[in-house]
Order: sequence, then C-alpha cells, then structure tokens
Amino acid sequence: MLLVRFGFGCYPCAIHILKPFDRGDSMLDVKFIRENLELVRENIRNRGVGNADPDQVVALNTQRVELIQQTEAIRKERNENAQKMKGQMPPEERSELIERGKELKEQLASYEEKLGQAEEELNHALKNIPNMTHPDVPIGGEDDAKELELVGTPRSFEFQPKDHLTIGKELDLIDFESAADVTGSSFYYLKNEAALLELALVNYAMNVITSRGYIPHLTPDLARPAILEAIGFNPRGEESQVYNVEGHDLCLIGTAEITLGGMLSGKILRKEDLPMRVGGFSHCFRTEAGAHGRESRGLYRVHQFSKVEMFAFTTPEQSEEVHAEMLSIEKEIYSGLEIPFRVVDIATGDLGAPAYRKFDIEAWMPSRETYGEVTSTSNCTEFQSRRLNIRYRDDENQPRFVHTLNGTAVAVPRAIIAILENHQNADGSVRIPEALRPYMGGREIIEARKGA
RNA sequence: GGAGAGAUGCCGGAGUGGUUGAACGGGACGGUCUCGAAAACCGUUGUGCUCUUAUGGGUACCGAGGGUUCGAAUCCCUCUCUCUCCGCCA
Repeated sequence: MLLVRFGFGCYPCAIHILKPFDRGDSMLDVKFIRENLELVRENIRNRGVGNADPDQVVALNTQRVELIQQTEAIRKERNENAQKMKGQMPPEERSELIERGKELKEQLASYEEKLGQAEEELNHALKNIPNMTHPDVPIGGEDDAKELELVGTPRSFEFQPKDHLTIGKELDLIDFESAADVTGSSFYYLKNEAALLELALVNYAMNVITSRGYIPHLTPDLARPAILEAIGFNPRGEESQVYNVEGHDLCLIGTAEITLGGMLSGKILRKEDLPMRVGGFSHCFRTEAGAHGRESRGLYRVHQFSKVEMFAFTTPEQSEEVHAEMLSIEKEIYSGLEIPFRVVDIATGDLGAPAYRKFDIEAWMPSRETYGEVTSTSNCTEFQSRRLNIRYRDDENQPRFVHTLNGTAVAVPRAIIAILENHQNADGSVRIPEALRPYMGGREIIEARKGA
C-alpha cells in the first residue's frame, strides 16, 4: 500500500460541507464524482492514492453517455421495425423490412461493442477511486494517526519482561518449529493453555458482542473473488493479500468481513431491520505479500489466524453512531482483558480504499515497549454496499444503499501476545485475566509444566 | 462424482418466436361501504441506465453470460444455483 507523508494543513472547509449521505441522490459514483470533482481530487491527494484519476473518470463517462444515446436510438428503430412485421403483408414489403432490420442489427452490434469497451474502461478507472473521508480524520500518513484516548497504564515491571516468543517457548504454548516443517514460515501451532486461550478468547468475544445485539455467525473460510473485490480486496495478482485455491474460483478469506458483508449481497433490506448487526467467527488467511521483515517474528504477523468480527448494515444516518458503538465494544473487550491500550483515529494516507474513517485499538506490548494494533473498526459508508448491491427502502419507499461497518472483536494471536506479555510474572508464569477464566475451566494461571 | 428436474415480479404460478413489463391467484398499500372491524367492491403495487424535467419520454432487465433471428421470457450453447435419486465422505 502506498504510504505518503503529508504535512498538516487547514482542513479544506469544503470538506466540512460535504456530507455525501445527506443528499438523497448523492453517492460516490460517477455522478457524484462529476458533481464534486474538486472535492474528489482533494480527497485523493489527502489519501495519497497515486493511480486514481477522477478527471479521466468524468471524461470516460461522457464518452459512455454519448454511446448509450446512440445505441438506444438504434435499438428504438430496431424495435419499431420489428413491430411492423407482426401481421400479414405482401412478401416484397416484408423483405424490405427484413433488409432494414439486418442493417440495423449490424449497426447495433458495432455500437454495442464500442459501448462495452467504454464501460470497461470507465469501470477500471472507477475502481481506483477511494471512498470519501470523514472531515475529522487527520490528514497525513501512518505516523499522523491521532490518539483519541489512552486507557490503563503500562505496567512497570520489577523484572525484565520477556517477549511472547520466549514465554510461549518456556511454557510450551506455541510451536513455530513444527509449523515451519508442515506449512512454512509464519504458521504456528498453539498448544496447551494457548490452545485453550484461543477458544476462551473466541467465546468471550462472542458473548460480549452477542450481548450487544450482534447475531452470531460461523462463516465460510472461503469466498468467491467477486465478493472479495466488492469488499475492497484485490483477489488476484502479484500483490494480492489473499490465497487463491487452484482449480476453483475461490479464495481463502482474509477476514470474516468478506463473508459477513457478502452475505446480503443483492438484497433490499427493510428499514426497520436496520441497523442490522452481525458477528462472526472465522479463520483468516493472509499472504502478507511484501510484508517481510515488518514485525514478522512471532505471532504478530502470521498467515493464518482466528478472529471474531463485527459487521453492521445501517442507514446513512445511523452509521457514525454504530461506528462509535463498535469502538466501545472493542474497548470493553480489551478492558476486560486488563490490557492497557490506546485508541487512534487513522490518518488519510493510511486508510484503505473502502474506509471513510477508521479507529484502531493499539494494545501495549511490553517487549516492543510500544503499542501495537490489535483491533480496527471502519465505517465504509456506501463503498461496499454499492459494489455488493445491498440496499434498503427509505421513507419514500425508494431503494438506497446501506452503509456498512466492520470491527474486530478479537484477533486471537495479537490478543495472545498482549495477554502473555502484559500478564507475565517474575517466576515465568502468566496470569489469566478474570474475564477469560470462566471459559478456561476456572484456571487462573499458566505455569511451566513439571518436569519440562 | 453419476442420473434426472427446475430457476419468471413481494410470494405462488401461467406463458404457440411478433402490442408480454409480463395472464391468473395471494399478499401489501390506497379508496368505497361501516359506529368500528371483517367481508365485498374499485384502484395502486419493480429496478437500473439515459434524455428532459412540471409532467413525461427512450432503453434494458423473466438465474448469469454468449449465440441463432428482421424480432427471444420463449430456440441453441456455456456457467451458477436449487431439488430428487445413486455414489463418496467428517
């Protein structure tokens, strides 16, 4: 992903005026781009998306509209011509009409081909245009994320804290060596209490989100490339973040966001059912292409992990509120794990194309002496629903695109890192946070096995 | 994996290649009737693109994509999905 650093500047006031979801007819589509060209250009600059060209989109669209008009004029004449031939008529009159029909058919074919090409070019250009951005999002790159809140205090250790790799090895919890033989690097086995810890974290997170109104789901771990694309993933090509299954039109999912969002693809929802909150447990698979060397040791960046995810479909008016709600659930979960963390508002240059705004929770990681990302929640407004074609009927009974949001309840390996490192004791044992104990048979501590 | 059947509007369900955006039934909505309700009766009941906007017009859409034809929901091919039977499997 392209990360470009920007200096802070004044917010362009125009962006404050821009509320795409306040206008019934507006959306981040060609029409919106045409009518808000300067804002779209500015948004692209702020996000540092190099290959997005809104001017080209507008030009290609103009070309497309012309071709539509010409094509439809021919179709109209073709239909009229065919209508004339319904009843009886002298053979020579009929053959004249047939001749005319043949001419029209040829013309139409040529225009349809041109139109098809124009639409393909337009869609290609359109694909590179990112979502608009919430006016409060800080402008800048990875380091310009704005800290919104600090919860808890990093513990001061009276001994030298170990990293999770050391703890995992000493307590016989994580086995990277065997996984390297079986699957290669960046895979792992969880053993003993770590295996139970995963199940406990999943159950804990599922219970929290269920109590907050999220309907629990266990989702498929594979999905069609078209769904991945609609969610905003790039399923094919060198830089793809996901695995493809050879011989099948399927990818291993990078997150349950894909399967939860895709679940209602093509549907028109009832307004009274919104916001619709769904939660899901799935495995997540990531190639981590191009990520070698970046925090690649241990559980921080792995090819497969388990995750409990939240997803919501809302009206445009509800999405910001639900976004705040997701963040509050994430905070509840990490507070329950008794881990110090901070909340950051991700800057423009670090947002993925679908996100209108994104909040991350970063947990304190003693071995790195810094905070590391453990959850992420994004408001994608209409970006995904437009591609997935998920709508609802508004008060005028008109179909409108829903807003979609997603948030991590628990990404298991990173939670395990935080637990092992923050709750380690001088004697090498690890305290299990109270919130997880009911899911671990009441167990309170992880200790070295006797004779090990 | 093998054999067969199917996919039409909110739902059910018709549909000889030429006024079929789509019969008929149900539901929903509006109205008449009623003190009120039910029943009955009358009416309304899609989406995208596009032009023009007061209204309105054009075009496309009968699982998806191709093809045949002057003309396709209707004929042909491919794909997807659903159902039944057999096989296999946790």
